[in-house]
Amino acid sequence: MAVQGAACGIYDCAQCEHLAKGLCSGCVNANSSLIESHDSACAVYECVSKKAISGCSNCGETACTLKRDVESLCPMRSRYENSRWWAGRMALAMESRRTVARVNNKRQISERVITRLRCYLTALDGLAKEGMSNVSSWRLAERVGVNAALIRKDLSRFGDFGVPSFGYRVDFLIERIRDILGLDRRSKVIWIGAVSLSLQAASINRLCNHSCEITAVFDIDAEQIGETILGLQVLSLDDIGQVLAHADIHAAIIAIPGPEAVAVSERIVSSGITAILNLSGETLNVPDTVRVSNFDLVGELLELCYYSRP
Amino acid sequence: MAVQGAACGIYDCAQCEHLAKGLCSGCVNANSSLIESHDSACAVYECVSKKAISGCSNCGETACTLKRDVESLCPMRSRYENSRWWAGRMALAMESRRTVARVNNKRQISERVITRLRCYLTALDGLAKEGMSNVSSWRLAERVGVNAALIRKDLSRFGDFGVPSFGYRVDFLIERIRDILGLDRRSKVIWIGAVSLSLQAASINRLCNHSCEITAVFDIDAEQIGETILGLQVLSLDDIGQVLAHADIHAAIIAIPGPEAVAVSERIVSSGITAILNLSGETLNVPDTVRVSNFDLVGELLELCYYSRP
DNA sequence: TAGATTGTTAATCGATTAACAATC
DNA sequence: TAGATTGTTAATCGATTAACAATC
Repeated sequence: MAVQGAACGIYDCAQCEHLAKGLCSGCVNANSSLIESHDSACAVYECVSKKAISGCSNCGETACTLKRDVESLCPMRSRYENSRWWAGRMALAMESRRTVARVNNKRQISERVITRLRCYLTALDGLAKEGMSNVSSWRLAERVGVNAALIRKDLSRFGDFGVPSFGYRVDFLIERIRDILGLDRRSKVIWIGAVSLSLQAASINRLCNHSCEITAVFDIDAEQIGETILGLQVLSLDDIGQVLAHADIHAAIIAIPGPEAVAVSERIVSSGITAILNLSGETLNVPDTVRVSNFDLVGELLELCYYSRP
Repeated sequence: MAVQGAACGIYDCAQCEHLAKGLCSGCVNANSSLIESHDSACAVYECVSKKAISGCSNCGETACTLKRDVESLCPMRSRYENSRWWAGRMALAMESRRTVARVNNKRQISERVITRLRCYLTALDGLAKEGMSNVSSWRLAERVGVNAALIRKDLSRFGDFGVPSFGYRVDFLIERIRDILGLDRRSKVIWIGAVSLSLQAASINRLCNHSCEITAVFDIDAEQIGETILGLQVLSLDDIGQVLAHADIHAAIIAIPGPEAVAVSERIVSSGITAILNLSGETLNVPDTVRVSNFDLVGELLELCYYSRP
């Protein structure tokens, strides 16, 4: 730990602007609910969003600098969450991070928009199959189940795809959305969990139509390794570094059940994966730079129970 | 069709306030993009949200009444979507429907809140397993990855579960959330798609801990019927009426791929199912009174491609 | 041309967050 | 008592919708 002996305060990682909490061991009694599970010396790092004990949980950097001015402002037993001071620091840190995200482009398009775009794409594929050559925002809206104005707004963000009084050409719009989602060039993804993949054979076809391809299958179950699923040999997770080194792969599906999924996620992230679809139901612990999309079947079923009450 | 020979206008179903569009065949040329796939006589019903050709797609009622005053207001070639008049009708219809929903209780709690509650529950289960007996909103927030104020707000909606300066008792909070989600009494759900269920054995345990039980398995694949999965004999969908008649079951998981899922959903809804988790990737066509939650694996993968672009 | 439908701005709506008095 | 943390109100933020001039 770099900041040994530092006073009670709140720290920023000099490397990545990740905000961490530092608790002085002198606060043990006063602030017991925050510190009870840790017993290190004077400076215990406690990340707001992640729960790291040492160093910055975001970038792994341990040379975090203590902002000295903190000492005078932060009382020994500060009210972290609600203090104006903390709120200010928090807002500042979030703002700076947001700016970085904005510069790195992308993330400024909200996740909702991306989700809707792929829904439009699915609907348009259907329309094309039915032989429709053009469609109005209103008709597409009806099909997808959203407001027509929202569709026009979503699309106009990326260019003028429509023609007033005529609508949108179906084939052209499909082309453009595929372009936006990056489906214009072949994408490769890896699948972790052999058994679950064998089930999805039916979906894989639809996937291939969109130049998205499952390139490799991994498993942690020794019994599965070596088997062949959908024409792919199941590999050990030990081979992942090798596979990713030789190909342009950044996306993975974690489809193994249980807590092992957490370790698997850490492993694949360190091998270069930047987007994960997590079907394990576990909460993954990955850097902010990695995009995780969660689907928890059990959680969904519990929700279902709520909605099914008579 | 009940309103044969009606003029060009917009109709309400007298039965359920469902709003439908009526197009006069006289508009064919003017409004071709809207009517091209239909060739019926003067009054073609075209539901705003569903795409029904005859009768009210919401309640099946065919005795829809034409509001005669419409004739004078709606020009032969009206601008449906943007006219103030249409907007007014729409708002009115939506409002009346919303009122009904509010009276039937439930839906006033937003879906987001329900989703978060089950996330809190999962986190609390974890805390309980780790031996924590109490937790502050701040600490729980850290674990779930949301704002502490939001947790307090969500929970306070249902009662005063916390104690100032102390936080929340973990076991008590688990109890309360289970109660809110209706997990305090045994819930039964049916699963459609034998093969996919066989995969989920690992998840089913977690499910049982929450008094949610998969009671019956159905399939449309003759080869699967009669097999035994997780101790349940796979039944034909023809038996569904019989099964639902004898038990208090209102929730179903559709886990078969392909367009057959649409017909299946219509069938189970008519047998009394009111909540569906749809894993088929197809867009289901069910009344507003049925709650559908969709998960489309292929769609999620397409999104993943977007986020994985370097 | 007349009418339909777009792209876009302003208005609305709902959800999240900040702040703080009340409370243990 | 002093300090921590709740429940709740007001402020902010973002997403959706309505409206309409521009355009084909």
